[in-house]
Amino acid sequence: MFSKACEYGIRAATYIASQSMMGRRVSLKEIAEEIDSPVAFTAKILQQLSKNQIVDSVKGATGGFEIQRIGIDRIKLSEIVYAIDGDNVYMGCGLGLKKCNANKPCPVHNKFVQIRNDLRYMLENTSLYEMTAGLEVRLTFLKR
Amino acid sequence: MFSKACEYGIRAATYIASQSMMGRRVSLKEIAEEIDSPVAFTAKILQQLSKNQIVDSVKGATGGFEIQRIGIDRIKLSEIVYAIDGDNVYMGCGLGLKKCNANKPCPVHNKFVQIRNDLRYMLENTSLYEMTAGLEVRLTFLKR
DNA sequence: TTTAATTCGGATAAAATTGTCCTAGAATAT
DNA sequence: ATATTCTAGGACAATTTTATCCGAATTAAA
Repeated sequence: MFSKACEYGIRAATYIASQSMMGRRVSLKEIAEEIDSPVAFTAKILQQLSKNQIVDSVKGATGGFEIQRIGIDRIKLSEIVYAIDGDNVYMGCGLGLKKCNANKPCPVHNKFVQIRNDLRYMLENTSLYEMTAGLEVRLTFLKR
Repeated sequence: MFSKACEYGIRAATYIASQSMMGRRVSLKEIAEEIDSPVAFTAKILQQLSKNQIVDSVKGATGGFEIQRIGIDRIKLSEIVYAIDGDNVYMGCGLGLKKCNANKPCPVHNKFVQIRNDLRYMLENTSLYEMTAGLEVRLTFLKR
C-alpha cells in the first residue's frame, strides 16, 4: 500500500505528535527507538517531513523534532502520505495503466475508484491528533 | 497497491482469457504487445501463473497460453494477486507493523481493516470473465 | 528429418528502494 | 571559548524489484 519510508513517516509523525502533546521535544534517536525503525533512514524521512512543514526540526543540543499543537489538529495522514509517496496511492490505476480514467478505463477502474475514494477519505479525515488518541493509554501501538 | 509483476499478471491473464473466449491460444509475444509489458519479464510472471494453474501453457510451435472456459468463470482476481504478491495486500498492517491485530492494533488498524475488507471482497468476487466483459466492445482497455 | 516457433529456466543486469556512514554546522551548557 | 549534543545532507552500500539475455527443451509443420 505505502512505501516503507511512508510507513516510518506516519509512525514517526504520530510519535512526535504524541510527545509534543505532553510538551516534549524528541530526538531522532528516541523516535527511531520508539517506532522501531532504522535511525539514519528515519533521519532522511524526517528531513522530508520537515521540508514539507509537517514536523518542526530544531538543531543543536536539546534540539529534536516537535509539532505545534495546531499542527497536530490540522495535519492529516493524507499530507504525510503525499509528502513521501506522492499521489499515486489515490490516483494511480490499479492495473498500472498510465492513462486510465472514466473515458478510457481499465477493466477494474470503477471498482478501484470506489476503494481508493474510501482510502482517500480516510486519510484526509484522520488527523495526527486522532492518531495519538489511543497511544498513551496503550490501546494502540507504534512498534512490533 | 500491487507490484508491477502483479499488475502485468492481471492484465496478461485478462488478455489470455479474452482470447480464449474466442478460441484463440496466444503467444507470450502477442500478450506482451497487447498489454504493453516487457516480454521477458512477462514470461516469468506467466510461468508463475502457470505453476499456480491460473493459465495453461502449451510448449512448442503453435504453443502459447490459454485458459479453459471453466477457469475463466472460476478464477478470481484474488487468486492472481495471491499467486504473485501473496497475502500481504489483505493481511499486512497499513503502518508496516509485524504484529498488528485487534489485540495490539496500530492507530489506524480498524480503519484499514475496513478498506482492506472491501478490497478483498472486490478481488474475491471479480472473475476473469467479468474482466473480459468490456474489452471486445472497447469499453475497457489493457494498455496505455 | 530438418526447421521454425514456441515455452522454460538459469544467469545476469539495471533500477528503485531501503539502509548506513561520515562530516559539517547549529545550538546549548559548562 | 570549548565541549557536547543535536540535525542536515552528501556519498555510499545492501537489498529488493524489475527487466534482459540466452541456451535448452518441446512441438508442429515443411
